[in-house]
Amino acid sequence: MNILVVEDNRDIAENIADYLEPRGHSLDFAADGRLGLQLALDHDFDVIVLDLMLPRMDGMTVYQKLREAHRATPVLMLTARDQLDDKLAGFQSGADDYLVKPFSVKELEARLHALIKRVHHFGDGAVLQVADLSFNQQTLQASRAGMPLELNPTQRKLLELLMKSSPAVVKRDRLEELIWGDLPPDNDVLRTHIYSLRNIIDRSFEKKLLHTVHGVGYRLLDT
Amino acid sequence: MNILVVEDNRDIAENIADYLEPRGHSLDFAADGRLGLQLALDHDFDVIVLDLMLPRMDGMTVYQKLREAHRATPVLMLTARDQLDDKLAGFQSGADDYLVKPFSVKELEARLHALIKRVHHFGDGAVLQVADLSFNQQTLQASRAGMPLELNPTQRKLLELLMKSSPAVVKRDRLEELIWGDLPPDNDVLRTHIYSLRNIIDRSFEKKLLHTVHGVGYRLLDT
DNA sequence: CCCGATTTTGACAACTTTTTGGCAAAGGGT
DNA sequence: ACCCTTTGCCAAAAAGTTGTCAAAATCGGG
Repeated sequence: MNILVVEDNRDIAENIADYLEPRGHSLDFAADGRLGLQLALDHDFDVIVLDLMLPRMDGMTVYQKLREAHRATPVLMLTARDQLDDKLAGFQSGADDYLVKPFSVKELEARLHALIKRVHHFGDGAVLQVADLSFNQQTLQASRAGMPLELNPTQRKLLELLMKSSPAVVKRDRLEELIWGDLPPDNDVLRTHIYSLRNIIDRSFEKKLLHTVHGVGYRLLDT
Repeated sequence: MNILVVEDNRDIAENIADYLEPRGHSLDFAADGRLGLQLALDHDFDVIVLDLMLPRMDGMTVYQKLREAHRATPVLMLTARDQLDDKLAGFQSGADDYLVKPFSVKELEARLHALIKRVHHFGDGAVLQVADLSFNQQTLQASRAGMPLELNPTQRKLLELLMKSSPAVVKRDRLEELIWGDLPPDNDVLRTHIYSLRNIIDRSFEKKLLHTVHGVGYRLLDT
């Protein structure tokens, strides 16, 4: 799975890498909070391992900003025993977890699995809604104003991410990563896909939902 | 719904009662593990809330004994942050879930609902039904519109999962894992099995039930 | 070890999805 | 207002998936 590790202590980071990478996980690292937040926002990790005490921006702030940006990526917070209580106050949200240093990497992995599983089970039972557009993540059926819409896999992925992120703008890079992983095609195919998605969800409706933010990306919202 | 709460801390138990009882649920309490197991075995609760640390028999043991007795009652385990670890290792299986203390009763209720819903969906509720197609999990007999259908083991497994999941889409990987574990064959045999299953359940009927979701998997439903 | 049942292989056609490429239009900085 | 970049648009080509079926391999019970 895809893991982001935000940790300034090189030893700990290496320790994690040494255990997790051979086990088939793909890791990214950030040595300070600012960079960590950046990466978390630009990519879609399965889970984020976040140290509480970090240079440039502390873990709790990173966490809050991530949530303010409507990102539901599950977070495993790392803390020292003596900074436990108050710091973690705002952290009671359902899906996340924390781990007290020092910890065993084996335990870390177990927790990560549990976290991801939880999100899987509980996170996407839902139906996404934006204005009169809805998307059922179980049946993969989309509809607008009651009319069912036919989507192909690419259109589905795009719509899903746009709806999850709404009303935030989703950068083009992020959409490209969503569809092609980290080797995007050299010409700008995304445009064609957005075009076709638009035809499906907006063409026959007065009110347009999918808007372009020039030079940045796209966003889905009413108005 | 019928809930058994196994919890030695009187405050927590009361807290749960105060929230859940006015909301129409019927609760039973056990203040230690031994009694909890007893009650769990003697009655049919919809769900069991089980503290991990208990007098007379710890929660994990209660859980295991319950399963040894072939009881499938879903369990929501309560744990303190610092006893999360491997304790929960054997517990990550299937239907159950856990909640970390302290928790909000509101979240507790949400989890309980989700748990029950899942079990309902997936439990061995004797006879599965989708439109006029039915499958008896006891006798392994399938029939459509009263006509009995002959299935071989593979077809049976596929049909069962598809029916349990209906109307959700079941991804190909999931079906492959169902039949071959985690070493799927290199060529696409699944296609052939679906083809043959289709011949059995849909061939001689006007209304087709088994639909392909291109690039994703299959789904079983009316319309 | 043989037989019938089950599962896999392989090949082709039918069908869907994705990419390509190019021109027109719109956006935005100066 | 100008120029350069980004975006909308579309149809045709390319790539990928799925349906189909018969024949071959494998399995399992007698």
